[in-house]
Amino acid sequence: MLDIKFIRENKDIVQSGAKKKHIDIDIDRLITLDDERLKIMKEVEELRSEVNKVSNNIVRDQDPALKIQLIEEMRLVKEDIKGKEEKLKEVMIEWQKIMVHVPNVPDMSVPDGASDEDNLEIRTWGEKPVFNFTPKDHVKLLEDLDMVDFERGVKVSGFRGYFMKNEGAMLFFALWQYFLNYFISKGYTPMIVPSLVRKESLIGTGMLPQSEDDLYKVGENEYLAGTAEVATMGYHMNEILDKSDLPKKFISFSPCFRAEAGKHGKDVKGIIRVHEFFKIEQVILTEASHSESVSWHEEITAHVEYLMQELRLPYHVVVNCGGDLGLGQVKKYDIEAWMPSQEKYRETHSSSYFHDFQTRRLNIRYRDEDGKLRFVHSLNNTACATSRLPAALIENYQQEDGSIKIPEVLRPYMGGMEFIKRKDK
RNA sequence: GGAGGCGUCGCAUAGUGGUUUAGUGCACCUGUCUUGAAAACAGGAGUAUCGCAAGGUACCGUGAGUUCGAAUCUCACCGCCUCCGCCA
Repeated sequence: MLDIKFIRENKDIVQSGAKKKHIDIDIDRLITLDDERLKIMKEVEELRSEVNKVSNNIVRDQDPALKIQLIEEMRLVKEDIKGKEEKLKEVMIEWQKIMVHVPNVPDMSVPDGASDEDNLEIRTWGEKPVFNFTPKDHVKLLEDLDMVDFERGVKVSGFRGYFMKNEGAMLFFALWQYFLNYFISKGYTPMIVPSLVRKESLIGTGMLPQSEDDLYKVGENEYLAGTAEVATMGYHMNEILDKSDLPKKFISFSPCFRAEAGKHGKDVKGIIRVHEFFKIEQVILTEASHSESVSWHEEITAHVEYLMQELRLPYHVVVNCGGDLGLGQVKKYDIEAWMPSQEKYRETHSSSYFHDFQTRRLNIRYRDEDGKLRFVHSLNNTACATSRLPAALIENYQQEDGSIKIPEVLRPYMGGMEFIKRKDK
């Protein structure tokens, strides 16, 4: 949510920002509605003021005839108020509807473009592996080494269902533990957060109303969140934080659910695109300053790059174009790991900042040095998405004999194991 | 699943239709006094929104409603507590 005052004062910036994001929104219509809102509100408040005054007089005045007359007069004023309130309600419905769709303004440095194809590569790291044999894809690797069971996954869970098993399951646990330990050592607060969340946090993070189709709805007001960001951001909803407690750095674990509606043809095999996976997510709340946001954005991105480097996983970083930004995002980097079987980079991490777009909706504030209440700034980045990260990992680490080498840094979490090998039956 | 109770300004409490613009205590801030502090005394202090301002309006868990007037009455929802049942 943007501040309506900001929108009024920066109409052109907001309108052209929306255009850059390829979002169709009529700011002029919004401002016309807002004029109407202010006008009716003023009228209603003046009438109410009169009613309040006269009501006090009714008590004090002892003359019964006058009392009856005043009550009758107020009855009429009340009718007037009611009519105006009806009208205000109508205006507010449309006003709200447009307001929740007004996108945050993208940063100057965000490139133009319509989709992920227009994202710009800003750096690459690592040597892409060269195989002197035909590399398998992660599906074949997992199946051959009995690390996954897709057939029973579908039997039990439905389309895109899967069981991780044996070293497949162990690899997930190892990654979680390794990533978690790193972030804890950097002062992050580890949390296990709900996946089952109410509407407020989803609206607050900007997932609703536009992405309803991507979510599983499980009750009147409850949904399954697609990321731990939702509950983590909801954690401080409607709170006033101490400035001395900022920045808040969370490293949150949760199961994640994605309906993936309309994507039936994409990535049908394997664990790249699934309905249910697990994610460790970085969430930062910091004071309301653009430069703070920018420097934290670089930092949460750097953490992940460091870990990818420790895992010796080739990757590149792209800056997302306007059309590939979410409603609330000011700027986003995707970190994409090299997938040998597809001979391209695939997104494993997504790092973005929002300024106060989310916290205005969630009402998360702090008191600055002048005693003024301000909305904090929020950022988030994936730390470790299992299943995408292990999929990239095993493809890059596969050996000619069909085994998978385990990255050195993960071995302590895999009982010292060096290779995942086919079991003799 | 059933029955009952509760939700008031940071905390604790008062308030069951009209001098309540919500009282009091603790905590907080500013003075006075003091070498300094404590104590005492005096004063102040919430949030949102409209307005250049004076000031207005709204906010007693949330949302609707009754009324000239609602913290107070009605309905729905959310949350907490107690007991019973169920499960472990």
